[in-house]
Amino acid sequence: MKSAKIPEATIIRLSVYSRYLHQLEKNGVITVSSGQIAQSVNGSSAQVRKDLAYFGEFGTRGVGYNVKDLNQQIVKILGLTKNWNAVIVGAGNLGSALGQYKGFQERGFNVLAVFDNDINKIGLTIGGVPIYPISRLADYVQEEDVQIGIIAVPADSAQDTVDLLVDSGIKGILNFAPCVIKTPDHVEVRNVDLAVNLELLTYNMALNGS
Amino acid sequence: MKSAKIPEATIIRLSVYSRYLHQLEKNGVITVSSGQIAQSVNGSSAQVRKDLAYFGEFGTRGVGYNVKDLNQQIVKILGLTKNWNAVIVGAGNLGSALGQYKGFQERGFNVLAVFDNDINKIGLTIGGVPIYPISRLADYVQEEDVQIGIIAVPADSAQDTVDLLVDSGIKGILNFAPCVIKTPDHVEVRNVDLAVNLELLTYNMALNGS
DNA sequence: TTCTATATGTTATAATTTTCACAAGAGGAG
DNA sequence: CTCCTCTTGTGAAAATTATAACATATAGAA
Repeated sequence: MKSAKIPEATIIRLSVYSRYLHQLEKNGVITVSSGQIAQSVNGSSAQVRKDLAYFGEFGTRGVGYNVKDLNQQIVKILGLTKNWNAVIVGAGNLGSALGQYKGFQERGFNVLAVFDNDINKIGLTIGGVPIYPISRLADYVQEEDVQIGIIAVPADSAQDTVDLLVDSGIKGILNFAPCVIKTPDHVEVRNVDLAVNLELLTYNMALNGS
Repeated sequence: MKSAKIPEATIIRLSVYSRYLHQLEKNGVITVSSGQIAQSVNGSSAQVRKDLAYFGEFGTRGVGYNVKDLNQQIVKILGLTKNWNAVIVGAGNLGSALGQYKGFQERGFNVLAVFDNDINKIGLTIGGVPIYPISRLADYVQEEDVQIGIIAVPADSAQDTVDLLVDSGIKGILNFAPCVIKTPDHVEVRNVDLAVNLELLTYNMALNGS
């Protein structure tokens, strides 16, 4: 692994490239050029090549990239060759939707369980994923080697949930709660903030004179 | 409105600042410093001041910012003083979760309706929001002055849905489908890609040696 | 073999964004 | 009034990221 610091935007784009390549692969396409990839993701060919160049040389000059090989490389870069175990905390609307979301499984993420403190929900399943009580969370994370916690609880209990996950030895957190959470440096966090996204949208819309 | 080009990252941070200020306001706090804001969002005080400086001078030297005033200013910057009407397309798990999500209403977004093509769902409601057939979408958008469309359909029908919304005169799209969509320049788009977020997380986790 | 067309990898340049450092304004104490 | 402390606003420097341009490698045709 070449260890310069890679822009986050590059990683995001790689993930999108990968999805496109996956689709090409299903359609039996063998070779693709940086220009084609760029077109499919509304980017520039130079940027596609630059993004890939951070990690090595994957193409053949004059020819392009082998779809399957390139996708394998990107999948490896993104850390998707190993299987990731995840749990969702919070079995409300959002937690339920995430529990049933097919996209995670497709990319190699195993959602093993959902945790909630509502007694009425314990024992039920969400799209086949069992709901357990929060009290079992810490033990479960350790026993089942869960690396990723997905926070789908209200903002005011998010930090407590995070602390619980961190103490259990979780390595990464995907936070859907609309708040900033604090974690130690060795725990990676990624925030998905629905309201923020809508507000960024309206800011741009207001600019464009709607 | 001062019209230099503002970084997207700045707008995102403003949105987060706003939420923090809203909370302070509820707690009766009158004044706040850039340092305090920075601490609450894991940023630097210089960045907070710089972000605000794009839009004007909102503070008092030696004192700080008036919580209520500053929040009002940010809300205005983000275009939240006007009321935004939105519809959700897709009444599956994600669409249902979004329909019931309280956070939108709190920030001034009205989710008026959900649209789906499943006959069995038409006429039902999601947290009080009615479900209508897709065939009514175009007329509804025009009649009710809907500016924002939220895409919660599968990837393979996302572009068709987008085209329909664009033709109906929608101004902004929040896309949850895991794909890149194409729109004319006058329509703003914001993608919320769950898989991409997870993959960015695992990339960073792999770096940190999990 | 040589020539042409094509598309990569890379270096140089430009643009953007963040960080730093400090001058300047505000308010309170003496 | 003057001094001292506090915190903003800002201009310059540093760091980061994107764009553009081109030299290099490949495949195929003649």
